[in-house]
Amino acid sequence: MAGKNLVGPEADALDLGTVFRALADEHRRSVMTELAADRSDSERGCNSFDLPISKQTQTHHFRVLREAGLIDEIDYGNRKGIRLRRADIDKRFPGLLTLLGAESPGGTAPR
Amino acid sequence: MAGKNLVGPEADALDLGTVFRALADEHRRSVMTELAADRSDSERGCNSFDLPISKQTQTHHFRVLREAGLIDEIDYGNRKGIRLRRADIDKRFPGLLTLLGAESPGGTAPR
DNA sequence: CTTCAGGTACGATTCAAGTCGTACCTGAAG
DNA sequence: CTTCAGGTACGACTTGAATCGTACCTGAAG
Repeated sequence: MAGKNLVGPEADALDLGTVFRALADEHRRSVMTELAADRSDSERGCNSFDLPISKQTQTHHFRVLREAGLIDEIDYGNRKGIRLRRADIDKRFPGLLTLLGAESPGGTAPR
Repeated sequence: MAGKNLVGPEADALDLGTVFRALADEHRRSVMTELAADRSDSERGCNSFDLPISKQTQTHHFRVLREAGLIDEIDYGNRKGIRLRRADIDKRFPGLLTLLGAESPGGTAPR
């Protein structure tokens, strides 16, 4: 029940290259955009993001995000929780999360 | 003498995924960091960045940066000029260039 | 003209990353 | 106990990206 928090890098150890590489993928960026949009920063389930990829690949992506220091993964054994590390990101790279909200140019153009 | 400006995307067409992918590479990011640090935004030569890679690879990297909309390349035939598209970047992704200056964590810790 | 340095074009190589198939683990619910 | 859904581990495949070798182009300087 107590769920172990899987380990990620310290806030000061976040690397910009690793972060950019993590955010370069469309799927991972969509996850981060959703997380950044929710100001309450509540814990979410892995499958609450509608990712059009297999669960093995989802596992891979969430691991990349965690190892980049962008999210926390809480392991409950047979299920997993995801939480945005907003404070750490804002401390290390202020403005990054805001940037994720600027996806659409004018506001409507899809591409 | 007049140097043609090689074509890149419009300011509104800058794509965050493309930009992050461009900035994920250490060499390209070092170029962008240098450019962002120079507030005068003067035109620079390609070899003014001390990149430890062959010239063919440099050509490749500068092309990626241009196609991402981050720099302008001015072709003089036998030499090339590089200029940061600061205004367009600031307009489309405000805070991004500032982020590039936050490379070192505390100020000294290398990792 | 020739020479030379800066750049590009094309292809080959190498390596990292995204993806999924198969098998297995974990905890909750019957 | 068994069943089942969520997740992981490992391996294989595939694609894209970084790199460089060779050859060629361009403009300036002799």
